[in-house]
Amino acid sequence: MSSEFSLPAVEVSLSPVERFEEFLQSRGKRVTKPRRLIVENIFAEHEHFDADGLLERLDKALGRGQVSRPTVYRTLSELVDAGLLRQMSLGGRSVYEHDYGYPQHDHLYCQKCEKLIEFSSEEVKRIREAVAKEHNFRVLGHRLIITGVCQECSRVRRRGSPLDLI
Amino acid sequence: MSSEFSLPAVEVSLSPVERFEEFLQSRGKRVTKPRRLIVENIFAEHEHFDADGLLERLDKALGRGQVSRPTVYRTLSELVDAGLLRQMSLGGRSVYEHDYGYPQHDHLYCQKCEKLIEFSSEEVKRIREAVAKEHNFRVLGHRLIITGVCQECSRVRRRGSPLDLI
DNA sequence: TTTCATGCAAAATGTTTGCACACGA
DNA sequence: TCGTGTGCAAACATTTTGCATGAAA
Repeated sequence: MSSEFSLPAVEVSLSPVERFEEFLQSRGKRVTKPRRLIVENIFAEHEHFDADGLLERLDKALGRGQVSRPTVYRTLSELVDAGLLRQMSLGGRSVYEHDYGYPQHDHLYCQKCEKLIEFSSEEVKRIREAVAKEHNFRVLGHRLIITGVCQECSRVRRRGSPLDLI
Repeated sequence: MSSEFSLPAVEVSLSPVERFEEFLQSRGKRVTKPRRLIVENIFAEHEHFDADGLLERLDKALGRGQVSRPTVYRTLSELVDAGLLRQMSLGGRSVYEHDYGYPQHDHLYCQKCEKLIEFSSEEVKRIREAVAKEHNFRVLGHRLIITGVCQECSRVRRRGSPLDLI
């Protein structure tokens, strides 16, 4: 996996929880149990997830009803504001991934198994700048998703799964 | 506007309506009034739109209740299947654009005015292939959206508009 | 002890579906 | 005629909101 497109680590001095507490304090918001539980759970593992999956994991890890659905949504949006999570729209719903401690990257999206594979390419950044300059556009970010079928799914007999939104 | 990133035209022998009728027939589906009205309306103007906006335009152009909301959704999805429209997920809803008669391209998305600016770059295709090869991924398509603020909106005093989903 | 956060229930949004009737081939 | 398409209303999935209560600071 070490190649032109692999992902280097990023050094961070604070843990995600610490970073989030800093953010909350800087905004006069409170460090509460639900918020802590959510961040801890999210950053225990580096993977993509949605609100529903997160709630499920919380229920399983802590017992049902420890954190409510609205609080999950509210906290996710705070984590995006805080720069801890990146949000993208996939198949009609929001999907989140770690931003804090991980480098900018893009995705291969398998339409069969819905897996997201990360890659990073310097070229994308160059294109971004060139195009933006061309249009006098002030760039804030970008999202590149290459859709198709991953190696594993290519081997398997195709089951009729519907094409998801990109 | 003619530059490395401008969009050349694409030659097509059939009109969108004709192309859609061909598609419908090839699937044993019927050419109905609502379907014709929808395609005609959509291809009367080259711009990005969502289901709601389309319904509104239909209501205005034809009088209320000529085409129902479910039919709009059903027909949009057929047009995507037929390759006449491209669908993308933006700000939590589906946004459509012409695919038939227009070249593959990507977008600059202004977070302030929500405008989509098209551009095309050969480099993106090259990156696509290189990354896919690297991961033994079979590419079916891609979507690149560069977010930021467009020229016009950069000039204007910023009003506090929320960041939309990308 | 004063906010702010939470949970609940309900609402809002965008999209899909079941069904009886209408209509194209 | 036959089978597909349509509109309507209702269901759905996801996300957001109003409000009374609970808990940080």
